[in-house]
Amino acid sequence: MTGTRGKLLNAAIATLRDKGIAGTSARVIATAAGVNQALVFYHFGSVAKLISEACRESAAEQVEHHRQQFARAASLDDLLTLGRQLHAWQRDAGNVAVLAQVLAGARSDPSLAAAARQALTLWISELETTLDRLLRTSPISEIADTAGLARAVAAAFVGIELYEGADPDGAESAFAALAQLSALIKALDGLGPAARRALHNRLRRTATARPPPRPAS
Amino acid sequence: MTGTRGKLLNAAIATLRDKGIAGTSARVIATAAGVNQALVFYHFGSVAKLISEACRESAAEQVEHHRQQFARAASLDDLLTLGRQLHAWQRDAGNVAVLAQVLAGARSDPSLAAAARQALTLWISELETTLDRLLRTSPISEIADTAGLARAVAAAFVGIELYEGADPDGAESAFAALAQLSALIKALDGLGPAARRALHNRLRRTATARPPPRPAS
DNA sequence: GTCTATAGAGGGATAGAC
DNA sequence: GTCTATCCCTCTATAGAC
Repeated sequence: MTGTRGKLLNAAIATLRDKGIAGTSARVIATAAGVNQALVFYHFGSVAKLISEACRESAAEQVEHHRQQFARAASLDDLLTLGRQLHAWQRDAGNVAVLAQVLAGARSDPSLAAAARQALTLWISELETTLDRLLRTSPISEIADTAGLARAVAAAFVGIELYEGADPDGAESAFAALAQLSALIKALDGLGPAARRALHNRLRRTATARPPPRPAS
Repeated sequence: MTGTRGKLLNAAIATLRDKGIAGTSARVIATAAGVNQALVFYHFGSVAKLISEACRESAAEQVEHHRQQFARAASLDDLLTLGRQLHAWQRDAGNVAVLAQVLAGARSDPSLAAAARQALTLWISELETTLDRLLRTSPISEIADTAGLARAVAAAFVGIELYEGADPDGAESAFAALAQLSALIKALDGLGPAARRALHNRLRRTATARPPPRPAS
């Protein structure tokens, strides 16, 4: 944390978050870390390797840091509230914004793609575990594929963090709308037995497998 | 379309989509367009201006191209199917992946932020119009803020397109999960009057305004 | 409008002194 | 481990011939 290696990792995170993948270079990172530029290559071999390691390590650290909060979530509503807290927290500690930048850089560097995949997997598996637990008692569990759902939620979160960089107000209103929507889930869970049975029946009737869609002309 | 200007705009889109913002430069774009590098500056003044214009123009063109499909959507289920078609279509024509890259570049260049905001606004307003129309008859309309919801959906789509670049299979499963979830919406709309009334009552009870969340420690 | 040539800055990466 | 110095490349942007 305090060594040169740690300083570079921290500076890489801060630089990616603040200047984006396009503004991140060995010189910029080293300046932010207050160390010599050549040390990037001594400690990590290349800029891409430094970024990859910073991305993975930061994700591991933050997922670990929030694990208890994931475990404490007792409803989808709680999970969405946790999402909003995470969003506010990310403004400063921002691993997800970093993830978005590394994901963007993945197009020009396959090694970044691997790092982003690994970092995202940490968030996704935490989400999947939580969703599995929370959806057991919900009518949604009849149709939900939690593995895919966890990926969709994680990707959506990344998208919103990216959106935040260009339009903070818009991102805020997006989150607010999702929070409202969580009331629907809450209402579903609080449904009486009769209405629940009716919903169950409708779900059985409509939730049939559909063939994969074809591209528009 | 066929002139040098048009070739550069097309090449800028293709380069952003294939190599990302980090791999996009005047030289790379000009090579892809088959024209001289200096022409980037003659026609657009700077690389950022070329990217901005390409991003805006491509969004306008594609939103226009899909407008009829948005208008034809008769249910949220249709809208989600349209989303999957759009996703498949984007693999080749990819304005949304470009949007993600410009959004990523926004951190290092404010002019890119403005371009991304404008391009996103086109998608968002189309989505908002459609959501407004579709949600009128759904129980969801009681709690939904379509303006925020449209932004959330657009940002989520951007996130998934970005995710697609690093893990195509994961992105596919995310979409599949959302498609399953649309069955829930379908079921909600098909609910009988009694169950619908029960849901309505639960919604009125749970959908109270909550104070904004505070960051986690 | 398009080309060549080039200035000038910044980038990745390495050699070698300390 | 850290520093200076440097090589060589790519980048943006411009000047000037055609």
